[in-house]
Amino acid sequence: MPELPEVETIRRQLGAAIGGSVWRRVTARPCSLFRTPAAALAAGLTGARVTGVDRRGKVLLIGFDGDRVLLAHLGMSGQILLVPPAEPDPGHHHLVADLADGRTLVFRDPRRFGYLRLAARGGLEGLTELAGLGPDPLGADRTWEAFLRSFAERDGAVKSALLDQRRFPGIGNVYADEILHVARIRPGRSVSGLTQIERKELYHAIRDVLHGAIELGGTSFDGVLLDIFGRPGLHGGRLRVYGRQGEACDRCHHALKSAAVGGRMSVYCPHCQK
DNA sequence: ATCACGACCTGGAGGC
DNA sequence: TGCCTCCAGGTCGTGA
Repeated sequence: MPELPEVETIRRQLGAAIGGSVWRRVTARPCSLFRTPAAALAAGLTGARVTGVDRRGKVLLIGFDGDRVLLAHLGMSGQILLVPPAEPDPGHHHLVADLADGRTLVFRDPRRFGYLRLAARGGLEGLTELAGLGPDPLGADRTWEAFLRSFAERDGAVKSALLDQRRFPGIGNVYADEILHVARIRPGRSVSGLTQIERKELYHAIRDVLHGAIELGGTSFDGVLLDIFGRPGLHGGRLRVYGRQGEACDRCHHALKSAAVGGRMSVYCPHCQK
């Protein structure tokens, strides 16, 4: 599930690998992933030159000359891959861009939970995909005071708060559980019931967990989440709780439990998370 | 207005 | 061994 660390990894790689490249030919097969009709997508991207790659939460923004921006959300199974020219489609190659330098960039998403939209740079702020997103959890403006404010906005389970893209854009189910384990807070605890010390733990855990995962290139699950060169992220082996229900907690060695919080599967340690 | 929940989609895991 | 059902995930639309 591409969350902030995975999307950031892809953003950095894309910026270095395809910055300045020209998309000589673009093939887009009509597909529910496309929020811009396939024909318009192909027409709008053909001949375009990449000016930069940005990120808002889990959304990638690939900028082109002519003030065009391609919004790409990877959903839970989306990938953007640089593949050898004339590589046969193993399936789900929804958009294929042949670059002028001979390389080929592929967007694929087997489960089709992601999306692509081509937009004008000037109209970005009006897009529903971006309008509700809060400031980046790793942004310089995410101070302790700003963190407290975003937590005071509304009550509810702390896990649900972390998943709220209006408050913490980019955090998903995997890293929410990881963050709460580091902060020693149970996912079902209400925000209003957190002590000041716990809030401080959470504030630091968000930054530590996300930064740590980015350094390792994100998390791969069953080989599904790959970077643009097809390599898995190295964070998968470092997961503290996600997907480990029944296993021993690394910190206190009690068995990890799973429970639904806000309708989402959550894994936590019932002993050292309070 | 806000919150809860189901739909979307498909590969993989688990059960029979 | 093989088939079938169920589940996970993020977002959005609907209903409460």
